[in-house]
Amino acid sequence: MAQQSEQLDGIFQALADPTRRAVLGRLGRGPASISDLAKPFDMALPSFMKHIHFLEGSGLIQTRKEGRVRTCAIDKQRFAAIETWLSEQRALWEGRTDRLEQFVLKTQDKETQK
Amino acid sequence: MAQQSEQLDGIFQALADPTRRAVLGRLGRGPASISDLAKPFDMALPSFMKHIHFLEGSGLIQTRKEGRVRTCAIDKQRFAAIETWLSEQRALWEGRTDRLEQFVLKTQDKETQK
DNA sequence: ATGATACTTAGCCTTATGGCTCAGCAATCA
DNA sequence: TGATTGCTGAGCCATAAGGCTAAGTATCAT
Repeated sequence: MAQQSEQLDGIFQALADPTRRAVLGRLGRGPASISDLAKPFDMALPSFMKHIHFLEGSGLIQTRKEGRVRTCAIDKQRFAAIETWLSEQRALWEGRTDRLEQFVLKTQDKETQK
Repeated sequence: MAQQSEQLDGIFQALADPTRRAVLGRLGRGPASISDLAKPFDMALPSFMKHIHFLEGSGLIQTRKEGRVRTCAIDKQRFAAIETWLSEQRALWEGRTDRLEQFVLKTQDKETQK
């Protein structure tokens, strides 16, 4: 449970950056090398590498070096953790009145007063 | 598109913190005041407030002040953005060989050499 | 054997994050 | 009216994030 939470920390943090999401988008179409992945981004390679390391640390991708080329690929299993969390969250909503809070928030026309 | 990306930045960043995920878990069971929400956490109120503001900024919750009490509630719609992104990501995987990358990564027993 | 390629390491810089305290301020309660 | 409750604002602090450059190492090609 606790370790699951830390895992989610890393996963969501990894997803919170547009560069990293774009990398995942590219890897969704198949494995690629670091330099191939880096090409679309106007960023120094070491900066880009930090994103790769972050993604690998979160478990969302795996990498493997062969010769001088490091190949990256998505680890689909890790995405299941996101789905699980979302399901748990949604499970809470269901079987609940569900009219109340929309009412609570909408009646006073968005007047989020100080 | 671009603004969607920034929206996702905020949403995922908001989810990347255990306190904030716990707050969402609590709010999943229904609206609550700031001080009720803060009770379980061993944290000064202003610190806790930052999390609430972050959540509100991301759109995952909405708040409304009545008298001296501010009530918070989940905005379920925002969660759809996460599902959408996940679906898009999964759409990329599907209709693809799908054996290749697992092979690429698993053959060399995890020897992620330097 | 040289040179180019593909990372990798180290370190610097700026901004953001997540915690704190101390001091308000407005709404209720006694 | 005075005290308590429930936030709110300002500002400090330490660490992490995300960018950079410069220099290094290991392959691979010639």
